[in-house]
Amino acid sequence: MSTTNIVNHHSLFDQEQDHEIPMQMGFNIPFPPNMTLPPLDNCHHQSLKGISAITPSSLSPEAANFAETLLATAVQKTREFDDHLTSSFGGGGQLLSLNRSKVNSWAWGEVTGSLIGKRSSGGDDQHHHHHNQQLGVSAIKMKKMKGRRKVREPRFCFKTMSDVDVLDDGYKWRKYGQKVVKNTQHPRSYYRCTQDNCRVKKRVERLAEDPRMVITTYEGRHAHSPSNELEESQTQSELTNFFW
DNA sequence: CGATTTTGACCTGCGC
DNA sequence: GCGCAGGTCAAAATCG
Repeated sequence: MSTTNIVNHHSLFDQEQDHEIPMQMGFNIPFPPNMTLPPLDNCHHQSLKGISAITPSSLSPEAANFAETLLATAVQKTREFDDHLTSSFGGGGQLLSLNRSKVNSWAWGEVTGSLIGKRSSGGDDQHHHHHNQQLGVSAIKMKKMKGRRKVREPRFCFKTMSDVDVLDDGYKWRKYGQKVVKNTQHPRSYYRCTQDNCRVKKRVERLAEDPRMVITTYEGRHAHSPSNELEESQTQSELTNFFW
């Protein structure tokens, strides 16, 4: 059975006083047919230390789209979960976002998932695909801090074998920077969601060890639906609508 | 002509 | 404090 690991650079912590609280957060994501996930694979790219990645084994656009959708969904679910947490613990307006922070001093949450064979319970036949597999994502561990609380926007990264750098995930992005990173031949590109008031960012780069692999990192959560649904291909549309 | 990309400057954190 | 590395800004260039 395949397993995959999505990495969730989740909300944080508190440097001084934090205690770890095991949390449960589960959700299932329809799994496209003809696509399998390879064994858990850790990403050792230096700039992504401590981050695991999901690695679709297929090179198909469907797989790439799925990967993006999966991650986006994970981000959303995680955020919802976090929001719930926040209100539950009476955080009030104590949350703030940090654009810059020392990555290493943060405690990353983790979301792990496993493939579970499961037949889609009929009914939903608007999809010509029959999602007979689902990716179950559950068991999140995170650290909660007491007192002043800082929360970093949820971040996810994954790598995909793809010829195109920017995978179409249904959202519109505007490039705002490009940087050559040390020890790599391929530059890293920075994108921001074009939607007003949406601060979601996305980083795309190629893995130095294997240029065929594209590493996509999302940061933040969209507070809106994909804006270009009308232009999406049918497959994407179906996938997207299913998720959102 | 508005939207997006390009690209060097600028900013900030971190290690020495 | 200094310099490096990564992230962002923004003016100019380019695109559609």
